[in-house]
Amino acid sequence: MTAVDGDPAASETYDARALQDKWRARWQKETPFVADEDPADDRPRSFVVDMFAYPSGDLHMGHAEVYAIGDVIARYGFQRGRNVLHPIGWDSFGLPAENAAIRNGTHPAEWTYANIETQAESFRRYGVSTDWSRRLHTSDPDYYRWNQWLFLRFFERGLAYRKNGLVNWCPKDQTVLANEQVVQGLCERCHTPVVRRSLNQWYFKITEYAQRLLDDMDQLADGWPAEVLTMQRNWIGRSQGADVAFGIEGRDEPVTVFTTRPDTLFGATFFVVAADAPLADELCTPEHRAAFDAYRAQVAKLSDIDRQSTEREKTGVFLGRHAVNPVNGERMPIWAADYVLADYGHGAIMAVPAHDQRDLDFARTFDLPVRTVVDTGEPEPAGSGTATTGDGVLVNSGPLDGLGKDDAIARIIAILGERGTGTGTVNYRLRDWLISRQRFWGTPIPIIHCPDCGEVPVPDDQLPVVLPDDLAGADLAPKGISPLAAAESWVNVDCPACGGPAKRDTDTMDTFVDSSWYPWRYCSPGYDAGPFDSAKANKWGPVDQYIGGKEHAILHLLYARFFTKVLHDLGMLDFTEPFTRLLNQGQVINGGRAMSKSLGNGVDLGTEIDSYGVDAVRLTMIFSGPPEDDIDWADVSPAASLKFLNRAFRVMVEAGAASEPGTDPAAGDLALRKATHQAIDKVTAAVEIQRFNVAVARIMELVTAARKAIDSGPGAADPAVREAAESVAVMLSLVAPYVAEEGWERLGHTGTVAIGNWRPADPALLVRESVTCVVQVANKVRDKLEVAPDITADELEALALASAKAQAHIGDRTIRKVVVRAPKLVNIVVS
RNA sequence: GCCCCGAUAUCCCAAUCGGCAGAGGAAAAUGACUCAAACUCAUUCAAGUGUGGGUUCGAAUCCCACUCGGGGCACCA
Repeated sequence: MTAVDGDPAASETYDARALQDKWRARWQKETPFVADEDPADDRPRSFVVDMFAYPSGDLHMGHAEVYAIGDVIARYGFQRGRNVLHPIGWDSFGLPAENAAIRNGTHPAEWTYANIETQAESFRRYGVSTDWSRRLHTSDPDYYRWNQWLFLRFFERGLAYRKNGLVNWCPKDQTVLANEQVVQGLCERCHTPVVRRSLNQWYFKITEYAQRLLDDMDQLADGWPAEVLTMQRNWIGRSQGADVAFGIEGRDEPVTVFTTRPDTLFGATFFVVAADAPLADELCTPEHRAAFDAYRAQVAKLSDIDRQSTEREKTGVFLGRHAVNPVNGERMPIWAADYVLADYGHGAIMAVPAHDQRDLDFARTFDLPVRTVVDTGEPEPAGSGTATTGDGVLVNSGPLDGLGKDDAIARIIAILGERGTGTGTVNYRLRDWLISRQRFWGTPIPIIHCPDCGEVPVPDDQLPVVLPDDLAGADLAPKGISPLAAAESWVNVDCPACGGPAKRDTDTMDTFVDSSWYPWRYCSPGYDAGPFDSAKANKWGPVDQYIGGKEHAILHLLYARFFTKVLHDLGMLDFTEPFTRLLNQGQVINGGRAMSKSLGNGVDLGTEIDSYGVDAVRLTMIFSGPPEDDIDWADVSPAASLKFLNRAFRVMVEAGAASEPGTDPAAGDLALRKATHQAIDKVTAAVEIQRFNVAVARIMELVTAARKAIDSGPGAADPAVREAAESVAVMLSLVAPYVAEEGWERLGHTGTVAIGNWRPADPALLVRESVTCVVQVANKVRDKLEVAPDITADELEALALASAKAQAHIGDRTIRKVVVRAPKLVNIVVS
């Protein structure tokens, strides 16, 4: 620049903290971001939800990233004049609060609500366009009451039920876990190896929805990351096959197994039952009892990680009994082994060692016969040790001989069907969702256990079942049963059915129940006739854009999808999928790893904000790259962001000082006007496809163009400079709301810049009078022509061939072909 | 072991349909301002797109194989 001498505005830098205080107070007073519930409001609606926060301490860099990204999307909606619902809430039940309470000798509510206030304060400072009137906390009785209400609706439909079985138990947290919460044999939360226990627990019957969860992914193909859909598909794990009933010697009832390869039935040479299934116990003959009991005890001691290791040698014991192959009457020894899972299929398998690697490994360990029934052209599995699992020609299989795999499967299913010993069927890897937790800080399960009446639901009008408030500190220490069991006055109640003495269920619900339906609560906060007002939920829902981390690819997102379908079936929601579009933001990493307290590589958000201001931190998050990418804090520079914001600010200040709002830009400098409209066009396109980093780059270009126009062009008073500066304020408001508001005010405007100010680019200013056309000869650029954008291919070809430079390179070679891509390129192909 | 994603300048990242590899930023260098430094401003700088093939008039972009990095799944019969 060459700072304009004597003009104080020219070198003015903004005071981030002062702007934050000033505009925050104003937004709080004027609440510009409240969604409009007026039925007459027919603007297009936009429902933008950021995954709600868990209140552990203050907001950190990870939060800063999600909310910066979510806010760009929400604010873009506001700018485009949509009726935006952008709410906030806290996922405030859960273990960390309880552990803190045990440590500090307090009630979990103290820690929870103190942290929520801290986060809410930071959140307000962060300048997110939030509708605060809809704020919710899942630990409020007003909220969890509806978890209980929904539980009872599930219970009535048989979708909530209690069963005894082997469950995942975390020895550290002293509670059971759902399948989804066990990651590679470790507790998802504390990474302790999970063990199995036999307990009577509550489940939600998500398996009943397995097929719909799979099918409805078609609706999500455009709006969800493919990766997440793949993970869910794998998790649900549909497999198609057949159930086949095997007679058991010395037992009246046959045992059914599931197989995906019924075509290999003639190759079954032995039979395996899951060692930990009751069936194994039952089938074991007295002579083999001792060996079996010893084996079963050994299996019970194994952790999940050990048990699931594929490196492990196969183990098992013979049970002394035989099964009978329904197609050829062959006797097959029955073994118990731990490579067969008790809770998948029927807990028993027919072993076909030639065509299943696990069975082959087992057969080789225990010297059991291997019979090839599908000739794939590969070496014999018995000798090679490698099972052949591909397609081939059936052999040694009676009526199936000569058929291919698919035909053989169809044929054998037909045969089994005629005999009544088998049928085609589908199995899923997905298990029912175990929701009981033996912990305090969650939603009490609204069931009363009566010695006479059994499981009796708490009547709706007695909800909520509120947590007792006299348990705190050491009372909550994990002891393997729920701390609630110790609250005698709370536990002992009259049975709602018979009036006799009864006891409350003392478990609480998995907190993923809380987060499975919260978006709908946002639509009608405070509603007291149900969890939400269906009319409102149907008006706003489904969520147009959901923003959150990939760590919930299966857990939360699968549960929320399941809940939405159940709510649909209950007639409470019109739609069947909760989130139309999903954006998984990356992580903020430092030193190669995700920032975390335990690793000590965290960068404190508050410190960064104190140093550079909210706008610069937000801009840093957005500008670092595409939103899905991780941000390595070593690669980014909030200082550089601040530098740019100051440049932008000065442009707005100088334009504001030099002209009045409402100046007609038509009289302004044409080159700058074109740059402005080009920028608007490009920024709009980039925001639409969620390339926010590119949008910022385009705003930077516009600021540079405006700077040049002021310094060495038509000057600050030119109407085009005002138009550019105003556009900067509007577009920048998505990312840096404080500077944008202040700039807008300095440009002479009253009222917020954030709402309804996005003007489309003027098409007349986007057209170019000429474009550069490259003329290639044999793929090398030899000339450039300035041509009209609407030039025809023929005209352009003629021009290119007439080019002296091109002709010089063509020389005496023959022109074989001329490729014309009007108006940008002509390639003259010569021999 | 299987599946998915990625690799562009010193670094972070751009590049409609396959059409001049570079928009933006960082770092660096030079200059202006300054007693000086910082700030600010201006200018400059660099890669032929991980490797090897293929398709094409033309490939960062499409296809195949490989290398490296990241992620997911992994006894589910």
